Amino acid sequence: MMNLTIAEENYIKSIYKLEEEGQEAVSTNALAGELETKPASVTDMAKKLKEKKLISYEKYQGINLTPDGKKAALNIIRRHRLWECFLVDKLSFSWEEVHELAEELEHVRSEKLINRLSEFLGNPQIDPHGDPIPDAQGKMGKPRPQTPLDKARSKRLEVVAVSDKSTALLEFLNAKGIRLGTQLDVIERYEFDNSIELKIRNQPAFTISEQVSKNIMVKPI
Amino acid sequence: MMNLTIAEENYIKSIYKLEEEGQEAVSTNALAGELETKPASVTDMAKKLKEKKLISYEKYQGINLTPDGKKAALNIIRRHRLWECFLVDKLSFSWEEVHELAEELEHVRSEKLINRLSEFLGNPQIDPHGDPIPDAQGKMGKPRPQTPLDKARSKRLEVVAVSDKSTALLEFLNAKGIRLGTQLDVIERYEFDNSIELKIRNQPAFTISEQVSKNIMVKPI
DNA sequence: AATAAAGTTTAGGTAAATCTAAATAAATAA
DNA sequence: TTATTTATTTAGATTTACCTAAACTTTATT
Ligand SMILES: [Mn+2]
Ligand SMILES: [Mn+2]
Ligand SMILES: [Mn+2]
Ligand SMILES: [Mn+2]
Repeated sequence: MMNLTIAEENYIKSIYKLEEEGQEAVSTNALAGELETKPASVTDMAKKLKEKKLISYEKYQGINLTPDGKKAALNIIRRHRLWECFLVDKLSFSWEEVHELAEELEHVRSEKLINRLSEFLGNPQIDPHGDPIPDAQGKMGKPRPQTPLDKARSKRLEVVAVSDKSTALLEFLNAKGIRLGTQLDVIERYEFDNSIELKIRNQPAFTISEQVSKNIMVKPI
Repeated sequence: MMNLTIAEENYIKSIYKLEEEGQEAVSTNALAGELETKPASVTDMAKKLKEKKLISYEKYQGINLTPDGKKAALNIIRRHRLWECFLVDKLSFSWEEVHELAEELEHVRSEKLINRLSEFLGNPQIDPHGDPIPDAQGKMGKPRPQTPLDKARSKRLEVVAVSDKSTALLEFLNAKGIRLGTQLDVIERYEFDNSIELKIRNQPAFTISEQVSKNIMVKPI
């Protein structure tokens, strides 16, 4: 597996993400959106990554990671998530601050560094957003049982992850007192706009929109 | 002070280093040597850095940092040295392994990150090679009194820094048991090749070449 | 001072990663 | 099933950071 440029790593990671989100084949437009770049640039890069055998790609047919590509992706994700853990656990950053920094740190490529970092952190299994961290061999623990809050059936729930890492969402959740491990009572679901009224112990109830609730991953308790 | 590219940061840092080493004006060739690039590339970059007012430069006259350039350099050096401390103090790397990694990590630009890192490390004043770490304002503690071993006159000396950070030298010093704080007795200086015979407590004496001794910085004890 | 050597710059290119605008293909709607 | 809209690709540029080879300055040596 040869060395990738920073741009190539970012593409690989985004392709992985979009495949995870369900896209059979990742479209040029979707990838351009994810990477905040232009479709024409994506086409250029697709040719290069195909050349390097990290993706399969045929004109107009979309993109998929090859096994090598997937391995590369998991490695980058491991680095990203371990740095996020470091920033939160050791440097007291809060969860909405770390994604951008990890976006840079993830590109420092050193097996030894990342394995030492993992050990230093106590080999964490999930990152500050509840996402699982692949191990040194690229194995990622099955995502624990989790449902988006807007689809969850039970009344008592625990927050296990957030699927959107934008500062905007995470700061909103901070303001509402929602973080990993928070226990929620569903008071009411409003059919009209799919908003949900929630209650956290010792706090007044509040209502969140569907846009928010579909990004909060929960498990029943 | 606008944002610099990684290449620009590396140039600025190397110019600073060569100025420190005594070059009145840093020559194109010297800089090319330091950066392992070609003189023609240095000329190109010199024009760009002059444009950005980080260096003063006139054709054929060599390069000097402006006050802004110096400030930028000290900031990069701060990041570099703090990361080296982190790698050695927290991740148990040894001093010959950290320079290259810090060469990458130093380019993650975030005031907050670096200040938190410094705090996490207990605001260290010197890095694993004995070099002083500039503070958040770019102030660097006066280098403690130190002389290259080849010029030192006392018989009993303590190692306070190494001026060459190559793996080759640092591994050699590891092999001889020389590290920061090591106390040395000068047994003999051989005029013929300027080699020096040394003794460390509880170890057999050994001889080092001038090439080595001029890179070991010491103070009398 | 004239010549040779060393150091530096310019000219002209390449490769990566972008972009805009135009062309083409695929999907959708009339 | 044509026509329209949307998605994608190509063509042609741009910027950054390099390079080699040739030209030009500066410096050292006869
Ligand atoms: Mn990234
Ligand atoms: Mn994360
Ligand atoms: Mn560097
Ligand atoms: Mn150092």
